[in-house]
Amino acid sequence: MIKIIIISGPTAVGKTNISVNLAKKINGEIISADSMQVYKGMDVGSAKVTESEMQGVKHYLIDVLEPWENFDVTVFQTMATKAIEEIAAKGKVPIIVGGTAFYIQALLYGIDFTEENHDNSYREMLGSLGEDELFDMLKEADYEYAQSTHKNNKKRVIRALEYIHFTGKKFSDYNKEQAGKNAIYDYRYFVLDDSRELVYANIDKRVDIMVNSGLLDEIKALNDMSIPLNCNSRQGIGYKEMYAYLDGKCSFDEAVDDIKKNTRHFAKRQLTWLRREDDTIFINKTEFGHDDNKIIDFMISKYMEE
RNA sequence: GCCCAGAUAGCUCAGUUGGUAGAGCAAAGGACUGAAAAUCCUUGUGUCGUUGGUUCGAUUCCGACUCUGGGCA
Repeated sequence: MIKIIIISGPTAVGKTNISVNLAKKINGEIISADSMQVYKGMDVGSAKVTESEMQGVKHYLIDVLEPWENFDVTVFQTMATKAIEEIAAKGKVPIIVGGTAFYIQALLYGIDFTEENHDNSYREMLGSLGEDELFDMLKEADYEYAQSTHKNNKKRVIRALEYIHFTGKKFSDYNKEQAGKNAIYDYRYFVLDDSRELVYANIDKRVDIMVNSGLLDEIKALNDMSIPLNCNSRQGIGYKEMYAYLDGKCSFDEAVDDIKKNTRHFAKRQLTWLRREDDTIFINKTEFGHDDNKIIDFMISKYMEE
């Protein structure tokens, strides 16, 4: 079983510096688990690792897609799996780094997404229906799943109906099947965290830096590409708010405040997810005196164990 | 100095025909298995500016004071 390291945590907690320096010390290479940093031309807003920050450490899944191309868990899973094998074959340590915990979970447990063929027309048809109607359909088709999800969560309801439509199986059964899987890698799953006030302060600071580093110019360039409205790249925080500003829906200052607010909400959701993940090793930076070297040494000691 | 308006949750404000109060936002917690930086659910918080008076009872009515806006000098 391939041994890997995972480093996650809320946005702006400081994953980049630690991961690069860890990679240098243990001869590792980094695979980004980030739904926005895959896109070319989205550098400032996604707080993408810069060439100099990489310090020569090879990074996978950064700058590999155009903003109008589709990226989702399945694409991530395929690409990341391949990257892990490639790195391991070189005798190096694969280090998964990123804040998209859903992707990490799919990769780590080898969640099976392959049993249906993609056909967006059914999903689009469902999208035109109302919540009540969709929920009634779901109760009819899979009562158990309907019990565990909320009527207003339209995306989840549609996904369940889509699955049932293409496979003829219940979504709740599929979920149970996947949830019972064991990890397919030998892993050390580190979650970087810090006091909430510090994480939020870092977010505010980082957004101000983005604004001063040409965020608006980056958005304008993307805007000129006329990326279709339904592309995933358009829903990134920092981008959707700026698109709203360019459309005259709010002032520039309001857009910036929205970016900060939405990023804070996002960080909170990331933590909610990571807290319930199995076998994670939480590292509170305050407890380590914000000393990255101490944290890296701790990670290495955990990695070497047994 | 005078006149007017306001002072209620962290913020913006609503409200109580006198029986100690709520919305939105923020905040906190949670869900999630092919959109995930997406999507969705749940939950607090108050010396109702200070001080007298009327009253069984005042955040609510009356007076004074303080502060904040706006206007007149």
